[in-house]
Amino acid sequence: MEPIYDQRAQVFKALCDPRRQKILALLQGGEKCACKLIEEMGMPQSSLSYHMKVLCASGIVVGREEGKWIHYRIDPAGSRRAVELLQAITTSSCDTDNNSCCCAHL
Amino acid sequence: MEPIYDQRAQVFKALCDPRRQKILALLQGGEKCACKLIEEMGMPQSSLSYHMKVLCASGIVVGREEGKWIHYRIDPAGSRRAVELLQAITTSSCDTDNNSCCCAHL
DNA sequence: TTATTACATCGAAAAAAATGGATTTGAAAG
DNA sequence: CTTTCAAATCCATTTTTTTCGATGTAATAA
Repeated sequence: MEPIYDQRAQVFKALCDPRRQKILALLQGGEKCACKLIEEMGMPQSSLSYHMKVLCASGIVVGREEGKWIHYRIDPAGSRRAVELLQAITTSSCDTDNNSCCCAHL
Repeated sequence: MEPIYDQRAQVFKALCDPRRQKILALLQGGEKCACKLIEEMGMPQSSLSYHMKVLCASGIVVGREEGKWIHYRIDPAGSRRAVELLQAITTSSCDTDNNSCCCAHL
């Protein structure tokens, strides 16, 4: 498979799991330390670490190191990029109201 | 896990696989019959059928039956719903410029 | 230094997703 | 009716993802 499709898939990989959806919902309330997320998610530390890695790989979440703590938050720029990507890949050429549609001449 | 997170995850499940990304890219060119997708994807019929089921479950793709053929296309309404959902779940309360942020009083 | 704390990584097992041939369904044609 | 064709479903296997205890790493505290 072409790497472009892997890259796109990686962004949405962050969003296709209910646990990561819940983590995102928790982060909507603002920046949270990993230890706080472990507690609120009720999962072992290694499991949360795994999910945070997937979330960060998508660019939607970023971690801020502060001493031995890491504070995670939703990155508005990453969110915007994901939204724009989703728009770009789910807009059919025939949806536009310009004349770029291949069927416009038929 | 709360069912709301499963529902959200299901939408993005359609987008987290490189094969489905490629199918979406093909559908951006306009409606396509399943047999055409099988040919262009180079995968067995049962595999394509599986991926189309995932894509349709997300609401982003819809199938139109015509005799014994099924024509698949990206549904603009489904696309819009997905984009709006993504926006809603990745916007932190602290990103808004109104006073609804919990930190606004600090 | 050693001890402790917070998190990442490892590694094996479990769970879930994907594959693909075989079969079934359902519609159109003969 | 039977045949044919397109697509869904079944099912066993393979692949990928997720889990979680154990271990490693890096920073702080004593």
